Amino acid sequence: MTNQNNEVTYSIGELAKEFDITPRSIRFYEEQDLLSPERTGQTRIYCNKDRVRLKLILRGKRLGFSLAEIKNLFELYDSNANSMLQLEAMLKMTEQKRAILRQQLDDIQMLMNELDEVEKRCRDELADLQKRGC
Amino acid sequence: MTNQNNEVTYSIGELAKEFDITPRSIRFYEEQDLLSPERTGQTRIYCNKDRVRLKLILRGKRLGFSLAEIKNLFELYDSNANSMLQLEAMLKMTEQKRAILRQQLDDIQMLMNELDEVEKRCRDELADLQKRGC
DNA sequence: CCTAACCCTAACGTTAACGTAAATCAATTT
DNA sequence: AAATTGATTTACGTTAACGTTAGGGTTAGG
Repeated sequence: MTNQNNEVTYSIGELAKEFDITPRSIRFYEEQDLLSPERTGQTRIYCNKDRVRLKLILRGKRLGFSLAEIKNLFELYDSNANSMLQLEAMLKMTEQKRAILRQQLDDIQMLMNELDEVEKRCRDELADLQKRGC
Repeated sequence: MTNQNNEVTYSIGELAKEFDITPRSIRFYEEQDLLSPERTGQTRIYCNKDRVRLKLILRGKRLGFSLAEIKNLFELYDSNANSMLQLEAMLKMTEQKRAILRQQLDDIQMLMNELDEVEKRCRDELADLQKRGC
């Protein structure tokens, strides 16, 4: 659908289906101040910006961030920090998050290696089974 | 400490301190069948293999895996699968985990990009503040 | 007019992963 | 001998992130 400004909009059900989650989850994210869609009457109307936000929420979740941390990132992103103190706090925050992501990159690399091993052992045994006739 | 085979061993407290978690957590992982240390009397004695396992558990956690999934990975790793069906199931599992890790790599890349943006905006404003005398 | 398919709020229930407290035991230290 | 330190079990408490149920409103189709 489109709203009065000819922008694309979504119902809660559409977004739920698109991202394979329940409407309950989306409402919950709103309750936690991660979303704030428009309304027509009681009904929530999500614009594209809301949809992007939701995508970011789910991305954060896949990386093991809590909703509180994700909210934190949003506030960081939205904030019009103007004092030097605020700006420096923000830089500190981004660096912290970056450190977590780097750690995760390491973790992924090591887990991938272990999966390689498991897989190799597995293929070897399969080949062995084939050779001995099966 | 070392055990009768001259292998290095650890108390629960030592491991807890090393990995910056509580003994309670370590006992909980055991309760969930993720660890199975030896005992002398009542006291748990962890060998190096246990320590490695613990490291793997924490790595999995940092990547957002549940303890159940981690246990799953362990069983996969330990399993002496011998039937073709089992081996193929294992390959399927590793591929699934791999897909998750790839997804996370993507997620990390995108989040990093967004952090770059935030940081850039932040530095620009800081420079601006400097320029206008402060 | 009815019902099906949406939407809503409110509120209680659930699960994972521990935290925390109580009571006890064993080995050191003072 | 008394106290500290670190281990144990048992069991109830807690938080996050929803699930689920109950009750109700509104629009499109038959």
